[in-house]
Amino acid sequence: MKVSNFPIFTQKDVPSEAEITSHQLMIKSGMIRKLSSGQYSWLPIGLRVIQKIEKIIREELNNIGCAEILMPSVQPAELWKESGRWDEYGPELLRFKDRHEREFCLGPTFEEVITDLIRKDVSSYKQLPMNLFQISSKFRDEIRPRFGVMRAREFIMKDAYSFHETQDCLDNTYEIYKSAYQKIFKRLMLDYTIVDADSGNIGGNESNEFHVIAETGEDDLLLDNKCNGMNLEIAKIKYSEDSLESIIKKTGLTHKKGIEVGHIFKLGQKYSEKMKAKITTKDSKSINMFMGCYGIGITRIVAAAIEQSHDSNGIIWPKSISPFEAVIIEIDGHKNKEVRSHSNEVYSLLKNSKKNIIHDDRNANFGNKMKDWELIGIPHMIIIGNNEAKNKTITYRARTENTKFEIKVEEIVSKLN
RNA sequence: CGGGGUGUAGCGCAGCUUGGUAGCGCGGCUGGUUUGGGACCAGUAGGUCGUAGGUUCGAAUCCUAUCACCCCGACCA
Repeated sequence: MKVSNFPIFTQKDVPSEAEITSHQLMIKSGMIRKLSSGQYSWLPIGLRVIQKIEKIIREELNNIGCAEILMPSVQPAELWKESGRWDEYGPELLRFKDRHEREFCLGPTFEEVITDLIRKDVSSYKQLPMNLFQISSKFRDEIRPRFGVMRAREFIMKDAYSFHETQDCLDNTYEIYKSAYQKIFKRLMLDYTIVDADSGNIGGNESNEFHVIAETGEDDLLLDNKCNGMNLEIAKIKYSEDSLESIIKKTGLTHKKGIEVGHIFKLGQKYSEKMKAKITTKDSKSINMFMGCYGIGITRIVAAAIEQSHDSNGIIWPKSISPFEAVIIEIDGHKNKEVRSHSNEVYSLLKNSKKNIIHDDRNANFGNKMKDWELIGIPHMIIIGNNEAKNKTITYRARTENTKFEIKVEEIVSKLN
């Protein structure tokens, strides 16, 4: 990619409404723009980060035998009335009517739709277990959207669902997802912790949350010295205390703030009972399927990763989700033919080595370009000016270090690995 | 929904108390000199002051209503 064809939208000042670092940096670095409260457009740089995260999630879910599907966000009220959640879910469910006065909602989660899908096509234990996931926009009419994409009214979530003949099978699968999630968050290079959680609105009997520990997190966690623990709701019940302070006093657990980026649930038969999702077992009995569901907040991960990794110059992307692996910053390339052709050669070389590269071919000051790419947070910077063009070298600088050094062109590829 | 706050150029803000020609910085555009860490000079465009009503000879400024946005809380992934 060249900046001439891949617009970047960095800006110096940031709207005063952006309070937390990740929100400010996402606006400054040109990842997002606000449409209205809790709703954001994703610009090229931001969308690439989302796509990197999605790729990792897809790979790890495919690895555990989970197949991708896509379901409609507009969902008929009948399904939600069948599950009982049309009334239970409350005002957070964004509802509307079509021209025929039929009631619909925009899906905040997809248990109803997928249960309906599966009950129509699955009728035998031989078809189970079955694992399906989708990546799509979810809608929640939040009381108070805040912190940019951290708590948005429209956001991208991965939701997976599993279907089983027995509780045992669900239990096994739940553990498989749990370890797949650990692989995913490790590859995303997030500093996370797993806690016991309340299953809330989704329902079921066992659940775990995956949190990125961050000051700006909205959730209260209680952790032991091995970082195992639970969220506040569970702790209140478990220790029969009603305040954070009294629980800390009673248990000696450490209080941390967390950003919830993943949540897995054992739903059991909650939905299959209400929605009559039945299969026939080996001995010809008709039973309700056992279900699990597994979510990851993709757009929230973007913000959480920034909260966790930045400095005064901007974002520092983990290599695995950086929008580009490296940036070629050319100096004076629009005027100096040698510089332009040398940077084009380096660009082709890296492209042929399957590297994701952005080539900054703008007519702009060196300082401007450096500031932009430090703000955007690309891990590797390759500087090409008159000297490098003459010597057939490049000057390398890592995002996290202040020193630059000149290296031969042949050394670049290994430098980036 | 309760409490607090803000709406003036793309962004950051001043002007409002005490009504009388709508300003500053950054950014944009044109021309030129620059380009190895957010350059400089000259010129230029851009605002029905959130919206509607009222008071007044006259409203960004005073009054009323309304909308949007932000923060704290309740709630929630």
